[in-house]
Amino acid sequence: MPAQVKMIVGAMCVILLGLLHTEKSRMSEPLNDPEIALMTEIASQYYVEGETQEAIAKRLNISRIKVGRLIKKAHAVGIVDVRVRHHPSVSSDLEASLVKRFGIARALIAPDFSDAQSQRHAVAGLVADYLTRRLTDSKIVAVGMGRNVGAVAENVFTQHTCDVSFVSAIGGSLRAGEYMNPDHICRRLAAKFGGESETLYAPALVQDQAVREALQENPTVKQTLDRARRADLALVGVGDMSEDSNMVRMGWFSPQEIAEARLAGTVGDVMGYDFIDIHGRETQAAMRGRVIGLDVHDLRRIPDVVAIASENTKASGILGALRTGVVDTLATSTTNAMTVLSLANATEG
Amino acid sequence: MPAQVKMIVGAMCVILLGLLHTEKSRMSEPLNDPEIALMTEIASQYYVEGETQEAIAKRLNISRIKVGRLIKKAHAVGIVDVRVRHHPSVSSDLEASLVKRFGIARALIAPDFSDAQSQRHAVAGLVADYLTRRLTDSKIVAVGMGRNVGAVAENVFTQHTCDVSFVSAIGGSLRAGEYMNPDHICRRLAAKFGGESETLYAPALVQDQAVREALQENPTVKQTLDRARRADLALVGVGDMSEDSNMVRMGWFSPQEIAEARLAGTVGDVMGYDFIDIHGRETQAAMRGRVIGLDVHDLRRIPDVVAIASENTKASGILGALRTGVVDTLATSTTNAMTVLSLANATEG
DNA sequence: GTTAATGATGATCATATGAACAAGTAATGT
DNA sequence: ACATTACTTGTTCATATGATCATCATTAAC
Repeated sequence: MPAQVKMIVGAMCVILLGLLHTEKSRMSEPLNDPEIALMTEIASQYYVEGETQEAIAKRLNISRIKVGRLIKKAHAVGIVDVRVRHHPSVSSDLEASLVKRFGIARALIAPDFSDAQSQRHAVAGLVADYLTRRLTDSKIVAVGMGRNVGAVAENVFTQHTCDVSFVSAIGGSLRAGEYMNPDHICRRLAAKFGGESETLYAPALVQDQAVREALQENPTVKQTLDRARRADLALVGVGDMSEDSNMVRMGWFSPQEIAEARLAGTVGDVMGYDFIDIHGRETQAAMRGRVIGLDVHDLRRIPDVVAIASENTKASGILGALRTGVVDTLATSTTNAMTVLSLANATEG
Repeated sequence: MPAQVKMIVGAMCVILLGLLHTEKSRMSEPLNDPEIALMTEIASQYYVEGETQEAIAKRLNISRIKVGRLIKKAHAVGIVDVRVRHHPSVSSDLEASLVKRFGIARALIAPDFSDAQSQRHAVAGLVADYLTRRLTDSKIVAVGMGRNVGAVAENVFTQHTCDVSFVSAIGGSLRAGEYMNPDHICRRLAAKFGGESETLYAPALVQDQAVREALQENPTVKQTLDRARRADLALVGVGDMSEDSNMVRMGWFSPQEIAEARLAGTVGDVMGYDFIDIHGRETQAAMRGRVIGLDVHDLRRIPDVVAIASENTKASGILGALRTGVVDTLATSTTNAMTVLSLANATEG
């Protein structure tokens, strides 16, 4: 191993330690059984029976304020789940159009929201439900990065635990933080579904191709990547080329570079880095050969690639992603779905 | 057909019309798409984002009170679900004891509640979850009557619809009302799970054995009963012999008769009518041969009979039911489970 | 033992929310 | 056309609830 690469790998270790360090912040608390029972009883009376906190407090001989606090805690530990789902009988024809037009396996379409955050949760909720009924023991799920993928874990509501492996499909980035880094998403998913998670111990982006090759030969990295390649299902985000895109927030691109890429015909990215134009063709990009993670070629061999895109800036990116042929399941909003369909007609050929 | 039986069957028709009549009260409202979208958006912002109703109202330019009403309506139509579930790591050893002691397939144990209503919901919630992960397309579920079975439908939270047939396993009773009659329970279950429901067009209890035989030969009745006999899973309640038991409320027994039956060693009933003593043996009862529905013999051939009993007056009834050998899955409370285990030791032999 | 620190508890108050009522509006029957 | 009914919308007010702060207990550190 050349000395230069050695040094760089040394630097990587510091980054990895940084990543590992953030883990401990979300430890599971001890929580004794009687308190759980109390919270369950209170929550049940409050939410299911519709009792007032005061009445519950009186019955159980505790202060009203304590009842309120226990209800709050019940939320925090997951005893109480409030879920907003979408009335059936919505947007099923739109889903059928997308399936037919792009030859994908299925589409999950959430209703429109005026608020971006709500929109993300709505789309993520659909994906979470899809996972709930799709996952069974010993399946492997490859997990990408980004806000949209991260939101999926927050919207999982199932009691049925099964033994699924969630494997990071791309390395980490300090800028992404707990919410968007694939290893943290994996951990949250595993906590909800009951399986195990596997971190890809590598940075998402490295300096040059030499470092990438060195890392890919590393047994730890190689093993996780190979595991991810054998996944039954992959969760990937679709990125856009706006000035506040994920790429810019990650520090991987300056706003100027994004603008240049956009002018050169790039409309979006898949999994956080595979750049594509509106016809689904890969475009040249400064990150080429420097990313540690699954590429389009790997994704194509995964039986069910779920592409998630909630923001309405992403219509052209979604179209490009669909045309690459890697997407099996598309999860997005009603507006995006309609825009993509009309865009597709406009840019035919 | 003898003239006497004919007359009685004529009377039945009036009863059936009465049963049918109650159906229309719970019609599904029309609900236009934009309102659904609005409710979904509002509910999402309120519950998922934690926004205040006032803030949402301001953003969407509608009155605060309207936001409140739409949230309420979102609850009513099922866009918002609040579920209280039980923290994992509770009562699993108790379940194992029951399985081992009585040779049943599994037990579902809910934590204790001081309030009977909450207790029922907790137990029903476990059964609902069990159904959610057990039911698949083209399965048949035989459905009994009673509050405990009825509460199951209220606690189903799933988006995944599948094609299940819910078949009434016993006739109806006017006194039972919408909540407890098997056909209504079937309909509610089918609405939640997405399958179809089938009513047993007969009263639960008839005057004498002759009428019963006449009805059982009726093709409509026979077909439904045969369908129920082929069920993959059955939901049955376990009744107790207290003075305000289901039997009394149904008007099938006077409190005196119940007291006599109790003195004679009857500890409970299965499915609303098969009377048993604490050793699981059938006891003589005034209803013998007059009930239209599956009997213990039929239940024994159903692969998964789920017995549901939440009230803590039912411990001895549960023990009797377990000892009949028809139960495959027992759903009850922690206290009941413990009582049943100690009772079993006390009445061994 | 003393002291700081952390966490739990309860009182007070501002705010969020739902219920009851009133006014307006559309649909329906006469 | 008019009255009637059913239904929706907004106002007012009582109540339910969460935030803030002070107090108290418990633990940890010295």
